[in-house]
Amino acid sequence: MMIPKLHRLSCIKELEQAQAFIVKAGFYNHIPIITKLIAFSSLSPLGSLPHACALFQETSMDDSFICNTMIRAYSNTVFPLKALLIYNRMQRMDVDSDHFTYNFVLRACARAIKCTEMDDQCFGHHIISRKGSEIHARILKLGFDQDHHVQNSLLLVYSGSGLVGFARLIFNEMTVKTAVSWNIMMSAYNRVHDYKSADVLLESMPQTNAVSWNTLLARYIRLNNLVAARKVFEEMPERDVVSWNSIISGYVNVKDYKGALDLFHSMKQWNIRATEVTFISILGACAELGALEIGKKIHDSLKEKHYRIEGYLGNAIVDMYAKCGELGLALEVFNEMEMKPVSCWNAMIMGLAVHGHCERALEMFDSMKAEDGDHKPNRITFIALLIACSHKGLLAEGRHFFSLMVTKYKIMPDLKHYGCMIDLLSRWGFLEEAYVMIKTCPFSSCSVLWRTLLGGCRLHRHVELGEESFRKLAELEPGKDGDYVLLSNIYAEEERWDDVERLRKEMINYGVCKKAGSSHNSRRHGEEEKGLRWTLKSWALFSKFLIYNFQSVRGAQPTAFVTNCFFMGFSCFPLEPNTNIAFVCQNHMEMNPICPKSVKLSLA
DNA sequence: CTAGGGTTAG
Repeated sequence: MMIPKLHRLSCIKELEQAQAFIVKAGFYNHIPIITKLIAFSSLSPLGSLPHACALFQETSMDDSFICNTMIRAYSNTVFPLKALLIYNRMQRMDVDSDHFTYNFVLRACARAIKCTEMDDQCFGHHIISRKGSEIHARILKLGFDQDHHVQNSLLLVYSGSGLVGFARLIFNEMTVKTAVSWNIMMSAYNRVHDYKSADVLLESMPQTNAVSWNTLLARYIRLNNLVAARKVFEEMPERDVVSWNSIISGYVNVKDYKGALDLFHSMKQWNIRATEVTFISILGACAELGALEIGKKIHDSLKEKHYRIEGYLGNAIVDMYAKCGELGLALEVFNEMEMKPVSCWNAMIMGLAVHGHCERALEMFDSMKAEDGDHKPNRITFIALLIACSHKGLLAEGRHFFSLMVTKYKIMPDLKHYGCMIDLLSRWGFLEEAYVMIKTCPFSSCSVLWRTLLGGCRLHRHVELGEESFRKLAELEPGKDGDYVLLSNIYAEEERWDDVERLRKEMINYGVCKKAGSSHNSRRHGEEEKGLRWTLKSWALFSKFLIYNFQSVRGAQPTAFVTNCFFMGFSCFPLEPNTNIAFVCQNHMEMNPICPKSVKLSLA
């Protein structure tokens, strides 16, 4: 019989075969063997953490080496808290801990802090920081504080908590400072924006390596300063995958998705092998561009390489499919994921919501609650749910979710939540209620809310509230072309032509320029429209578009349409040459498949 | 065994 070589497994299937063999041969209680199985399943990108977890639970869970392996595995996932749970169990069960344990558990803390930061949970952030200090105390008690790996991890935790002072104290007292220590210390200063100290450190380092330069690169990327980042990237003495990943994520951050894809291609030419992180960034770019083909190709190649589609990676794929409108494929990947982070549920709910499957989005929320585990809904979950309600006019459900998030989940609604709520109310005709809500909420001076209400007033022909919202907008953020158009539409529908004319004159007097465009184009195609100018062709397209629109909005009042033309016609011509209408028109006319969320013109 | 790069928002 073939004896499987545990150190040379190439996928989870082979692992299962090996495992069957081991059981059959009666070695299932053999600690070194089971350790190898767990190590492979949990640490290899081809393994499966849930599988490791199942194996782990079948042991007596009292072996330090195995516990360490599990902690290490979890410390690098979307569920770093699970590592802390295993650590707590170890303490409870009196399992011996060693310097490895502390190294890994501290790294889990550092990551957990990072995760809570992403989620804006200052509460959780605080608690985990305290857990870090608790572990530190234990380290001192047991005398592991002289181990330089443990010291480095302590630096990580304190730098994550923003306690640079503490980090520096540990750093100063370290007898062995490796390049790792210097780099962590430097990124700690970067994190609290103390760039001077970071630079001093970089200058005085005994030797720099790729990581040092990557740390500097990450600083500029976090500041969205792509020019400086690019300069560092080009001039750094050594470059590795992480440098590439950083610069790619920089392009994604500033929404230059094409730039990111170009870099991804030139990376191949330099013979740099893409990593999971590369794919995550690139999949994000595909999602925003609606570039389904590229995204699918990446997914296929990952499957071919037997990558485990979990955590961040699974999330990115689900989100890519959902944004591209391939909800079936998204669901398929989603269902195959064994450990779903909240973000993944959110991506799925959001995908269903924006593509009109609102009831299914709400059902998803129910199954999210039903599934045992620790995925609690967060602020984004509720944004997604409210969007779903808004699309279908589910008033009662919307109100229910809005109060549920406060009472049950203790999430304070932010501007976005109010935005969704106002959208829901005013879109479905509850204008007075929306008005009261804006007036009484903490964001009553935010123009977006008033603009949403104004849109609702136009839809439901409510002149008084429309005028009131417009007055508010003129006060808060004067000179917005779209606001004039909306109010003028309201007047036009009531055939109040004098008011329309008055508004148009006012607009010209204030020098407000009508910028036609979609709700997405400026964000989505930041670079692309720059080269486009107003040519005869674009005007031709534009007028074709107007006619097309006129014909397609059969139910709408022609008067409103006529006013739009009127507005556009008079105030569009003197626009600067770089306007993006041409691009929008082309997009709309050709129903460009690259654009998943359909481009809506404000005049439609 | 270590640092640097990564997710969701009308």
